[in-house]
Amino acid sequence: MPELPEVEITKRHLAPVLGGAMFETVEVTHPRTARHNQGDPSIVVSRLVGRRALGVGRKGKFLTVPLDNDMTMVAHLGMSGRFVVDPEVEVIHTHFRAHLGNGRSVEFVDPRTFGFIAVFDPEEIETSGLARIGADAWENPPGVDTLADSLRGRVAPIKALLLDQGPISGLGNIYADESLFLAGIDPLAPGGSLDAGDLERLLVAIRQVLATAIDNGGTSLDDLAYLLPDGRAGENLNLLLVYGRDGEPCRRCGEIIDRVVIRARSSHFCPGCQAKR
DNA sequence: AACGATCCCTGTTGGC
DNA sequence: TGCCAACAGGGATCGT
Repeated sequence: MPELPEVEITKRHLAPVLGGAMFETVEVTHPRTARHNQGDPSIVVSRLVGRRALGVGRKGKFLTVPLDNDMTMVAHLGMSGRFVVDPEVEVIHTHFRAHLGNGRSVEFVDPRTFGFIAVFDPEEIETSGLARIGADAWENPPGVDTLADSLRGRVAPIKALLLDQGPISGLGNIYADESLFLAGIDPLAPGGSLDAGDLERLLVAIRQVLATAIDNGGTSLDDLAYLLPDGRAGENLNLLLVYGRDGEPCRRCGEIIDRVVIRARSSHFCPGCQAKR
């Protein structure tokens, strides 16, 4: 599943291809991929053709491509989206295709269509989902005090608040579980119940989990979900300590990894290392 | 405002 | 073996 590390890797692959390049031709072949531009593919196409991309940025799990006017292309990989650069074979579920002035081409493949590609003007971007998320967990992580401020009084489970992208952005189900395990925090603990020591450990854990995942090419759960932009699988799966390991012994203390459902997402944790308080 | 429930979507998996 | 329900989850939206 694409989370911050996978989106960061995607950004690094796209940046040298898109940076400075002009969109010569653009096709959007699935209305759902254009749903944040009124579900109208022609809006995405007309706003991109002839424009030059200035670079590739990322906030949380959103990719941003500022254009040479005041518009910004925003892309989200959702559950199953990935970009393919200079595709050699035709694949199904390709919903976006762009040929660039530099001779390169970029495709967006997304079987489950949870991802999207949009082009926003400055006013639209202010009301988009991108504007509502918190500081990026990798580039611009909050400090302990800032995180404490945003969690104060919150009674929702810390796991749910991490998934909300509000207090901090970029973590999804895998890396939220991994971070809480490394920090020794019960995923069901109310966000407001965490003290400064907890939050310090959590921020350190998040940094370590993300760094490890980026270094290892991200997490490919199977060969159909997330893949590196060159088509290879990421190698972080075997390094996961709790995600998907329910019923197996904890690699740190030997207790059996448990699973609970929080906000309709499975949460994996070690009852020994992440004791309730 | 905060929080939880529901929905979208398709490839894969598990049970019968 | 074959069929089909259940499952996976990021974010938007809606009800409380």
